[in-house]
Amino acid sequence: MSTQTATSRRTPTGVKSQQRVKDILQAGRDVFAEKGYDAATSAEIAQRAGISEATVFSYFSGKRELCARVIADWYDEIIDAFETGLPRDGSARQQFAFIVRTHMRLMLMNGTGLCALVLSEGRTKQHDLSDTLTEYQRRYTAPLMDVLARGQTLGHVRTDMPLRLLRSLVFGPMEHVLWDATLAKRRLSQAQIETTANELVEVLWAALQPPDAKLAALAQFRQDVEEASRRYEAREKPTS
Amino acid sequence: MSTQTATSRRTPTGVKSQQRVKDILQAGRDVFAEKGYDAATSAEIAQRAGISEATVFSYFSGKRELCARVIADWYDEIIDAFETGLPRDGSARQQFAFIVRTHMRLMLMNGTGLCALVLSEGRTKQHDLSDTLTEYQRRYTAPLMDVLARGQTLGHVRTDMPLRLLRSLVFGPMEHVLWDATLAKRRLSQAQIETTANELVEVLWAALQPPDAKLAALAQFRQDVEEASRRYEAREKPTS
Amino acid sequence: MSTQTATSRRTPTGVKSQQRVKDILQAGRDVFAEKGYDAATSAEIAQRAGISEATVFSYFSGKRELCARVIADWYDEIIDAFETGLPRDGSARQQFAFIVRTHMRLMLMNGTGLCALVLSEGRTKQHDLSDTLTEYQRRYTAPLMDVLARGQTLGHVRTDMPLRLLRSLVFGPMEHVLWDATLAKRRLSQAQIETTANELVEVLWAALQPPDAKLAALAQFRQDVEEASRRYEAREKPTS
Amino acid sequence: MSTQTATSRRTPTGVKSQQRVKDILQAGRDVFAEKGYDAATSAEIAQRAGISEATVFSYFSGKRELCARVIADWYDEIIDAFETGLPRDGSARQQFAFIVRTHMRLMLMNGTGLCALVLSEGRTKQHDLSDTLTEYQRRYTAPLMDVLARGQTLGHVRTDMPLRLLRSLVFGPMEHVLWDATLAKRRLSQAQIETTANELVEVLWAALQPPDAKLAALAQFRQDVEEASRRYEAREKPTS
DNA sequence: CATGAATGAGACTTCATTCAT
DNA sequence: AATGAATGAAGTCTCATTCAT
Repeated sequence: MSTQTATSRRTPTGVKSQQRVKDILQAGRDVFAEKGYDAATSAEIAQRAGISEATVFSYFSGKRELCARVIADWYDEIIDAFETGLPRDGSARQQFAFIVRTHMRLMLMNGTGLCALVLSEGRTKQHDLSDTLTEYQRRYTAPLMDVLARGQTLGHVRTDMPLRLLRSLVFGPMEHVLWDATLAKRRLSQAQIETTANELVEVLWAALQPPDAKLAALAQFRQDVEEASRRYEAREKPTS
Repeated sequence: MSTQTATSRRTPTGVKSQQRVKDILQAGRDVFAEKGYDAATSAEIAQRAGISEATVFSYFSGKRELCARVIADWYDEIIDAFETGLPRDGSARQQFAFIVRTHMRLMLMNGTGLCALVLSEGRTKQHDLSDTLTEYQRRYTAPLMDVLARGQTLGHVRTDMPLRLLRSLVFGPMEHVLWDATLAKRRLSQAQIETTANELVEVLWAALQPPDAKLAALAQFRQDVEEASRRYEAREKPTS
Repeated sequence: MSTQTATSRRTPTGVKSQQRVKDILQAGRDVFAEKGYDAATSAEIAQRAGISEATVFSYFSGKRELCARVIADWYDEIIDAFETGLPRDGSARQQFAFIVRTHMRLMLMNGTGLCALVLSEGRTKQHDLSDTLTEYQRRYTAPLMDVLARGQTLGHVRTDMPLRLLRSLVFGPMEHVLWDATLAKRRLSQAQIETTANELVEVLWAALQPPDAKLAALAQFRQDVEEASRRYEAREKPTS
Repeated sequence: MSTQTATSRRTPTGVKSQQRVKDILQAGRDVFAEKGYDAATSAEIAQRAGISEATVFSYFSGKRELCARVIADWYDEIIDAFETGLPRDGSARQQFAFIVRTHMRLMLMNGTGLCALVLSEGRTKQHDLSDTLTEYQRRYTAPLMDVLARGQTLGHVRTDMPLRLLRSLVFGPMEHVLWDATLAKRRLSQAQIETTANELVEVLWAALQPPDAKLAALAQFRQDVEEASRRYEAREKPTS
């Protein structure tokens, strides 16, 4: 699932090498998550991977690329989780709920630091790496976009707002909740995550629906009754 | 409104100096916004302010303090805008709308980079500066929290969710929209901002309301009709 | 008594100005003594003198010259104390005792820091200032040298060692004792100083005396007696 | 004998590296000795060692540590010379002479600047490095202190003065002589050193002895003889 | 005169990155 | 293929000193 992007002059390709790459990526993920991009040092990453600094640079052309790969891998995981686990036959709401819950779960799984890394460094910074990541970003939001788009087609999701805004409506609160947790250094328990995820699902799904879903049904009923009432009156007093 | 924190050995205090301070803060705001905290250099800030590096350090005790002041000033602006302009006599919805619109407007005014600065650097890092800024953060979210809290008391805002989550529900999408714009390097026009803000107000306010406002009325009607129906049937087929 | 050395471009010469100079010198003495040459800053000296940094430089052409003047003034004091108080009619030992005691007393008077300044900075450093101070050093050791030289002439002081070495024999222990105190941060009481000074006088004066003044005479006598004794025995018992 | 203290992030430890360490230490020793701690720059030390500044910092965590090591190594040398060469079976005077001679010799070996470095920087300042060096200082004076203490026990050294003062009595003149030479920029020849050392030994040892050991005995003898003489005369010429 | 203000020059230190072994 | 070692480039910060007002 991971994409082999630009590599260094002489990227080893042996069998063990793949393990090396994994080690480095794991170490990189840890350190970047803990310290952020700038504060992370290639020295520490190498040390945690149990190899020399020079070796890191023989597998990755630089700190930046390594970081990009770390983020990309993280995206891969989450994208994979989406594409694998999405209940294709479920209702729109079920799919939506799956996405939100999965998102929250994964975001917090690898420590909130990684989340911050993706959120901050993966965005703001000199988009040397962001270029590569744009596509990931698209694929990462795709499942939600699909659900929303299909929901709109089927009338379950409101169409009076740009899709882009609906996307922000969903991702925004999720990320905000996560940062709240990160900042406060509150370690969310599994249960808390689930609870919050469910609350988010409920409030967000409601917000996504056409402004009058149930309302429309009832309104329809009311309308029907009223019409019936009118027809009756029409027959009752044909001569008036 | 701004807080005079610890300054360097020889902080000039003359009349013209205030202009210098402003210049430096502006330059700092620009550079920090463009590059982020780490990538910003005191050299560039000095250059943009048209002064020597040493002068910067004679007005601010260091890079960190300068950044803290930049962020603090930004908070000051927005907090001031809130506290000054909030329609105290308006309805909860009007106040809510004011907050969202003001927020969006100011966020985008100083270039989207500043927004990113506050969002990223002002939060994540163990930056000692975040200490100073915690209070700002509180004051900055206070107006919204007040509106929400009062709304809950008066029954306009749902009480079945934690306030904290409602806060994320509001700030999350706003920030996400802004980042969307930042990332895409789309410069939002004034009109676009307003439009988006209005859309956000509508969808968010709806999401904040108790799950059944209008719905309740119609549901009542339907219930009445149904009851009438039942009563009729009771009379029609008394023996069954 | 103080010598007007090189001054800045425009050295004020008014009446008040002399007070200014005194203030600055006092402040300089304090700060240099407390921090040592390098750690002392012109800013702090100016602040303690209650004037602006620039003013310091209008009275002294630079940090180095100021320091030289501080040291020179200190020398002036001690030299003055010697030249004024030396008991001209006293015995060599009395004069010697006066010099040692005065030295110790003055060294510790202005805090041990000044002593360290003179001892360290006044010596080692780029002898830009040391040039000026060489003459002071000479005058400062002159009283002792005189006493020693006269002592030698009169036979009270040993002549079998270079004068230079005797000088070191006297000044060395004094300075060492002072540094011991400085290092250990032991604040010597007035009484302790006197006691130590007296001890030094005793041991040093003894060391300065001809190695065998009285001793040689006695030894000669003993030898003579013994020889006489032997001769007598030789005559008494010629057959043995 | 040298202590491996905290080193930088990546301190090379290879075989050749030890030569590098030596080079740097030598360069550091030279520069610190020439300029003193503050005036010495890492740039110059690097240059003299023929390496880049960064390399210096990869072997030593900072200027301070380097200086501490330089001084520590110097102490190691001298302490080692003491502990190795001290004639354990020699008389107190012989041991004393060895200490003085060795001291003088080593002090002047590495240029007198180093001596000044140890004397000035290694002492005065609140340099954190002085912490590490206190123990060295103790070990460095230990041999002399031992000789003095044992001398006191055996009656060869006077007990009417504090040991501390006797220590100053010995070290003081040695250091003073050295500084004299340093200041005057007189390069002492090997022969001069030996001569001066011998002179110091003689005068100091005499000063250390009980004030009247031989003298008292001789004086007593003379007194006895004189009394006998008087008694005789009294009997011989009773009528005169 | 005195000084507020500005700054040039440089110090120490850090790291990503390279290269010979 | 791996790495020990070296370093160029850069960054933050300090301070003695100058100059216009």
